[in-house]
Amino acid sequence: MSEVLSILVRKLEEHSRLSADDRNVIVSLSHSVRRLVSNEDLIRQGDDPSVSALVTSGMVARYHLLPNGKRQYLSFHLAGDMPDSQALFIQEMDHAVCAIGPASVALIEHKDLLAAFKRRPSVSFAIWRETLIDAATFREAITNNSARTRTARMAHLFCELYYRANASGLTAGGTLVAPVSLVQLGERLAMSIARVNRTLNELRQSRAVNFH
Amino acid sequence: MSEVLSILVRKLEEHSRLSADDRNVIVSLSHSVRRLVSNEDLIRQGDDPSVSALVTSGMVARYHLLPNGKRQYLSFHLAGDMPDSQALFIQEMDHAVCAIGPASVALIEHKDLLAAFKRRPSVSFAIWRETLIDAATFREAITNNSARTRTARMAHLFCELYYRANASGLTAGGTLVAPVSLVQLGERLAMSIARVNRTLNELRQSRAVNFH
DNA sequence: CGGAATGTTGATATGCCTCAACTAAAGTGG
DNA sequence: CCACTTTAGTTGAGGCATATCAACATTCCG
Repeated sequence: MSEVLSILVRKLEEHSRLSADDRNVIVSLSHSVRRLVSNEDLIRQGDDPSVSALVTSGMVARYHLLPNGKRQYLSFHLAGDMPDSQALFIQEMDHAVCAIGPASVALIEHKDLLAAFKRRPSVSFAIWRETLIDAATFREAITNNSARTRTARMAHLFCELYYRANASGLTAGGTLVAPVSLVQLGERLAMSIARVNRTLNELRQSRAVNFH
Repeated sequence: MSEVLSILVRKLEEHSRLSADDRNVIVSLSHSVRRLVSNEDLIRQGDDPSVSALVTSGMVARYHLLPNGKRQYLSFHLAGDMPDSQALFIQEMDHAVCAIGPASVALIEHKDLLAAFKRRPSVSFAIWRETLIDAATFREAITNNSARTRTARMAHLFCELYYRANASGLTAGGTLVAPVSLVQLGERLAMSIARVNRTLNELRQSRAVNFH
């Protein structure tokens, strides 16, 4: 029985119905806790991990490492997210995961998760659904970076993050704390740092309140 | 027992090990066949389908429909792909699926698929894996459209398509038939039609052979 | 054979990246 | 605790890449 894993139950119940047995199987999963300092890598591109991580506090991000050493950030994740659940079924990581600001995660052995899936298929379906929502978010990122103006692009990202955080009860007073740097925003939104800054100012001058 | 569904078995076995029972469950799925004319929609954004489609011939594409009526193409799919398997677990389609050139699909009831998952969990894991590969492809599209030059971007898309087609035995003599228009390429790669054309010429003048 | 959709190419305008200089904040060692 | 170093943020100016527009060629389809 674990307090830490109840955050996963809560998250899955945002979209999936779980029985008491399902919940029991989840909170009974054995796990270890790992703390990450800002910018620390949790998994590297090319790794073949035997554990999956559940974010328990702070923020982590997934990114592609490009041949020139630069990064393309793909998504940001908050408490309750499992940013590398795909590694359960895909050997080699096509991307890396790092901490945005200090964060902590619970690590769960793949074999324990697979055993849980066997006992309670509905748990596997709930996590499958979670990965499908992830995929939808990636699709939205394609469209966002490809078809929208820089202003709409940034606004959309902020709204998405706030919406997701809010659904998980991670906001307070209409505010979400996200220690993302300008560089990281640029590498997520396909903009130069200069442009990120100017776009941020545009947004500041109309609606959204932004700090660091 | 179905000839049409063996294409799905073949596809899943590219990455997942299936037992004889698994294969039997798959080819025994009841299904109907639907033929699509070029550009016809298979599913629309906002739909809540009760069937999933397996591409059996031709090419289909997924796209976001934008408020201004334009499209953002997200991915292209060939025989063996299940472009809307996500609808099994997510009610409302966040994107549409249409035919690129004439195509045909096999439609399988969600309830039959879910029943098959119950009987053979490894079948569900194989299809789950398929959706995870999809997600990896979407991530690659983010990076492609966001961080690469227009030339590399287009070359990358062509290589991806050829690689996937080749793995499924859908190429002949180093050639892949894909009736994609310039407009569609542009709406996939975030380029204007003019630029698609010029980039295509650049590629023609060095390596790749391209026609329509 | 005619009309529509698709592809092709050139000229113009502009949005954005690059570069560079500077400021502010944060972390470090004396 | 303060000077120093480093990192992150801010702003301006120049130049290139690409979108947009327009005119024309070609293919497709009835």
